[in-house]
This record gives sequence, structure tokens and C-alpha cells, in this order.
Amino acid sequence: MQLPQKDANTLGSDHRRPKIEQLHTMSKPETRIQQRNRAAILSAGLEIFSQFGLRGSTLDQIAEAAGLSKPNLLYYFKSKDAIYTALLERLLETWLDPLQKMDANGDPIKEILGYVHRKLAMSKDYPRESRLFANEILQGAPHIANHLSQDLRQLVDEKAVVLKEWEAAGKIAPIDPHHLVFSIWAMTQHYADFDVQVRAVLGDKDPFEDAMTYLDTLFRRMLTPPKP
Amino acid sequence: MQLPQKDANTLGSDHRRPKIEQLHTMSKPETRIQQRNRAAILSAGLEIFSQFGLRGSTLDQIAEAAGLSKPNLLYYFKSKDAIYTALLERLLETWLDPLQKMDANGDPIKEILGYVHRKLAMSKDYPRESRLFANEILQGAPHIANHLSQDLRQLVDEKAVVLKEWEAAGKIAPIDPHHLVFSIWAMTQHYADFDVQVRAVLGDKDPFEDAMTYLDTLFRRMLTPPKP
DNA sequence: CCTCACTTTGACCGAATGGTCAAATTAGAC
DNA sequence: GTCTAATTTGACCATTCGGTCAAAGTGAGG
Repeated sequence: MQLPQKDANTLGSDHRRPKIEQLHTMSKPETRIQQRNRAAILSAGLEIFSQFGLRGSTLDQIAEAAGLSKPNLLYYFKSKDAIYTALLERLLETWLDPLQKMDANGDPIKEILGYVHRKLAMSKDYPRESRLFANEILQGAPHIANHLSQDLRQLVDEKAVVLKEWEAAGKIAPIDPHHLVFSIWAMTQHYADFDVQVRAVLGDKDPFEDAMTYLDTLFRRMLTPPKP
Repeated sequence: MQLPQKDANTLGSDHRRPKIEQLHTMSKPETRIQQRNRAAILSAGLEIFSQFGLRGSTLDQIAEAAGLSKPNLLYYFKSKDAIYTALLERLLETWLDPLQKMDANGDPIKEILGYVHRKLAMSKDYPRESRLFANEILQGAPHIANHLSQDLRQLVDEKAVVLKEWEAAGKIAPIDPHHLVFSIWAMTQHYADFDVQVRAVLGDKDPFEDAMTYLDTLFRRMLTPPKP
């Protein structure tokens, strides 16, 4: 239920940098203790922030969940906001990944359905991450607004071109590619973000299997080109 | 941008009652001042809560938005939570309405598309209400959990039966009715709840017209029964 | 075992926040 | 106008919260 941690040997990805700077050292690699405690804090932060949002969460809650004292938290991250921001940054890479993997050279319908499948799997396996993200967007995305209009927009525009090419080649029925992407996001994330509601309506039966079947059918019917 | 206020003459709907009880009087009708100030507080509360959530909003913010002093707020609502709860209750009626209106005796595809249309219109016209609701669900629906598993579940189950009948009569292609409803919720509310993201990707062009076209196409293709 | 940098924490602080209250002001019935 | 109940508010309180700091503790290399 954890996002796959980046290998510690990976060269300083942009999200670890600020944490290091904020320690008293600048260049030394992380000690075992640092790794353990940073990981514990991020994990605890994810748990708490995804439940209560940024303002709704307290350092004491996070500290307790991480098994550390509050001043000790602030030894590793310089503020509550820093923990939240670090989480969001780590999350963003992971979030774009499934769409990035959609291959322009693959079979169109298979590629799109593959994306839907990966995205639904993320809702199932990383619901806390999904809710953290949803919360941030709901509040107007104050911490990642620029990321959305840069990286995200560019990626979606790229894929929209691919979708339009598939359409022009008669491989998929005509659609608005941007709204296609929105609908995939909406329906897959719904099962993580609105989990309580879904389960309230369905009873306790696990929704994800039927959801996948449903989404598969939906996109097949919508995208299969009309017979000539 | 306001939910249609219930007529003041309507006999005490369940959502006005608690406010009255909390005043010093028990049975007298609301004075003009009460009506004005309650409305101002609820309107301000909607504005603030939908932006910052329950814990993220402060009484001072709401008081300022309502043009009242903080103690005066608490003269009309006995706590911050009471304002929030009153808003949620008022919202719930409105939220179920579009689904309720789906007519078992109408033309199936037209009825379903009509529901989609009404729901999308609500996202466009009442985005604050949508976000307030989304926020509540995201946090685990602590204030309305029981409403979800009672009223909402019952309503959806009823409509699921209707959808299955339509399917049996060959009027729509076979689908899982519950997930059909979920997908309508997800895709329509997405345009209110994830508005920032949608606009970041699309630029400032208004999303709703294209969204309606897209959703219309999507559901038509998915629901139109295969030719015999 | 000593040392020194790294780590941890108890005590504390100022600001923000939800809420109270008694006193002042105002609206409306007569 | 007068009286009463409804309304409004400034001052205040207790608690929570994010964050600081100096001091204490600890681990690892020599």
C-alpha cells in the first residue's frame, strides 16, 4: 500500500534535494536513520493528509502516526507544508506514469484499455494517494497549479494528437480526445475518491472487479469504429 | 449561483427545524431578520466551506463573508459544525433530485441522457455545492454516512431495477446499472470538482459545452442496443 | 573509551481559533 | 413614546497548533 520507493542509489531526484538541504549537511548521502525516519514521516503524512487534508491534519497526528516526537518531525522536514509538498511531488511522477505508457505504436483500443486498467489499478492499490491528489485539486491546486498547466497539459496534448491520429486512421471512432482523457480520470479515480459512497450503495462487495468489467465494456463500445 | 431556496411557506422541512429549536423561540415563524441572516450565513458558509473544507474554514472567514460578527453567527447557528451540517442537509435533497426525475415510463436512452444533462448542468451551475459534497465524501462522509447507505442506496437500487427492465426489453444494451450510475456521477461531477485541472489542460475555453457533446456521444454509443 | 556529529526531546511561545457572556442596541407591538 | 423581546457586539477565555530552542542522548569511527 506504499508507492514504490525510489531506489536510494538513484541520483538525487528533484524531490529529495530539498530535504537534504534542510538538514545540517549538504552533500553527504542519507544515513540509515534518515532514510528510515523520512520514509516513516512521508508514510504517516500520506495516511493523515489523505484523510484530513492539509489544514485538517496536525503535526501531532503525523508525529504519532510516524512514531516520532513533533520536534523530531521538524528536524527532518522544516514545516508541515514541507511534508505535504514532498508527498505531492513524489506523487506527481507516479500519477502521470500510466498515461505516459500509452504507446502510439500499439493497438489503439488495446492501448486505451490498458491505460484505463492501469489507472483503475492505481485507485485500488493507492487510494490514499488518489485522495491526497483529489483534495489538492478540490482546494484549487494551490501547490501544483503550475505543474498542471505545464507538464500535465503538455502530456495530455501529446496524447491527444496520438488519439486523433488513431481516429484519422479509422482505428477508433471519432471522439474529443481531451474529454476522453477526462472521462478516464473521472471514472477510475471515482472508485478511490468516492469509495465510501460506492460502498454505501453497493454494500460491502468489492467494487473493483465489476468496475473493470464495466469500464472495459464502456470504452469498447464507445471506441470501436462503426462498421464500414 | 444559489440553490433555489425553498419557499418560506413550505411546511417545516426537516432542515429548518433544528435552526428554529436553537433559537430562543420554539414555534414562531422566522422574522425577516432571521431569514435574511440565516440565508447570508448559509451562503457565506457554502462559499467558504466549499473552498477550504470543514476544518480548513474559520468562523471569522464565514462571519466576514456573511457581513456579520462572529458572536452573531453563533446566535443563529450554535456551532461551526451546525452551519456545515445545515448546508449538507439542504444540499442532499437537491442532489438526489435529478436522478429521481428519471422516468421509468419515458424513452430509456432519452431518460438516461436527460439525467446526464441535468447532472452536468448542476456541476456547471452549482460548483460550490458539488465541491462541498465531494469534500465530505473524500473525508469519509462522517456527517452523512448513514444517509448514503439509506436514502441514496435505496434510490439507486430502485433506478437499477428500472435500468434492468429497459435492458430486458431490449431498449438499451446490457450494462451493470450501478456502475452506470457511478460513471454518470463521476464524469459529470468531475467538471465541477476538478475544474482547475480541466481548465489547466484545456486552457480557458469553457469546458461544459464540449463536455455535454462528449458525454452525449459516449452514452449513446454505449447504450444503443446492438442491431438485431 | 572518547569524541564529535547526528539525533531526540521536554519545555515553551505566540498566533489562531471555536466559543461564551454580559452589556448595549434595535425592532416592533401597543 | 414605552416596553419587551430580539439582535448585536466588544471583551474575553481555553484550547489547539505550528514552530523554536537549548539541552540531553546516542552511534560510529578512531
